[in-house]
Amino acid sequence: MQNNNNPTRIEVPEVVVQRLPIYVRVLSQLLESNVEVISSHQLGELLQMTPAQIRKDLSYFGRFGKQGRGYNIQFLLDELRQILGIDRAWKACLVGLGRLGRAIINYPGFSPEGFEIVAAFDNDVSQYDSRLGTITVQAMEEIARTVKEKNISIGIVAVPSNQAQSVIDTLVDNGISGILNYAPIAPFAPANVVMRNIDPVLSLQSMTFYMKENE
Amino acid sequence: MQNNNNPTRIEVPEVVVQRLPIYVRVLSQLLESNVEVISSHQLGELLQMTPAQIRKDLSYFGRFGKQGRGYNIQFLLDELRQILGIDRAWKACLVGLGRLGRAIINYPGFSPEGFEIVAAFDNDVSQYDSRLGTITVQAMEEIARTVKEKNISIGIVAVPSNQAQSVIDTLVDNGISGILNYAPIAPFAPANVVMRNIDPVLSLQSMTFYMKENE
DNA sequence: ATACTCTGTTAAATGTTTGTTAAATTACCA
DNA sequence: TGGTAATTTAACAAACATTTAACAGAGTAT
Repeated sequence: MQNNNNPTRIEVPEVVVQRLPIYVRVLSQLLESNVEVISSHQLGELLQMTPAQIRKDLSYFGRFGKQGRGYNIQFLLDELRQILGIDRAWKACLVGLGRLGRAIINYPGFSPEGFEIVAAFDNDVSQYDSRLGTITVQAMEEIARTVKEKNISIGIVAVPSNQAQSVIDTLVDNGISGILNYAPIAPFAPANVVMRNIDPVLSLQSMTFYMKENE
Repeated sequence: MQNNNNPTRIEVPEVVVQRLPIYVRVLSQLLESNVEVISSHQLGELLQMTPAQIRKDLSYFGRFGKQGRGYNIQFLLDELRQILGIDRAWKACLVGLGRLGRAIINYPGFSPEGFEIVAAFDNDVSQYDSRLGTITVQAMEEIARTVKEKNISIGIVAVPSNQAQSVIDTLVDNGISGILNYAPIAPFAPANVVMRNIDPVLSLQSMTFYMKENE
């Protein structure tokens, strides 16, 4: 289904987009277990959601299932990966190499999914000669040059809160189009830049709302 | 507004609960900057949301503002903290002390917000004698005893994916009522346990959906 | 006093999930 | 092999939830 360039296309709800990666993950696992076909009912059972929702979500993008049979997992996976744009590799840079930054750069979960950290930046000179795998830590001043040179489209921000917004601004100014922000702030970015926040404290704080009620 | 123990109370939408910690964070910052009063309009500007939504969100819990003036920040903060249950301290334990787990236990952002990690567990014996700040790493087998002994209510899961569900089950069996899961899985827990997932890969994967459209 | 500001609330608009049905596919049995 | 029952999707409709808009009335400032 062509979803671009069509002025009358139906806007896909953001919640739906956020669920697609979850489908991808579960379907991948199923495929590894040599399951070939799955129904929306079975998938719903696995993910604790209604079959209707799964079918509705998928129907925004096309017709992937066969009546009386279900969804071919390999086919659906390929389609979803293409829809999400994760059928290709994405280059990212990391800003901030404190404890958090180093944990991020060593996290083995990104590259198997096609997200490769190809550059790292820090203000602290003592980090510069650190070699983390294949990449070398560079000074912040080199963000502009490196981002363009290496054609990096994603920025991962792991600097202290007080520096985060200015780092984000720099990344945006240099043409980054997606930011994964780990700093506990309410960041600002123009609408054409996609922002995602990783913030365990916010998660805990909304968690306790429900825990207090149970006590 | 008494929101507990009332069978006919209006259910607060989950999205609203998740926004409250964001309000708390911004209001705290404002307070530090010696701002005393703020209007829904100003707050909306800061958070990139409509004033109507802020007023609606707050109105689920009571009447905190003054017409013609706005919200007294200190007062609203106190109220929101109480509503969220973050006006007290919460005890957490960490399971898994690989790179991620060690980054979590060293993260300085939890305790100022009242979340204290008071125990840590790992399978790997070589971790046992590690002293991380004031706490000692214990064997997994001690989860049951320690959780009860120390009256821990939150579990933070940072073990490899293949162990995550069984760790979650253990925590649940021992009366944990909230879980912050860092493993990239679709975890299962009974409805009376609150689950929050931290999963940067899922965030990136829903990010690229919008990035690919821009190219 | 009067004009202005801003909340809380209600109503309307929009967005999301669920239920239902027809049509397609498969499996089974005679 | 042909017919029939059981599955299961896709599409539509209905129910439900959330967001936005509008406005009356309370509070503020001059």
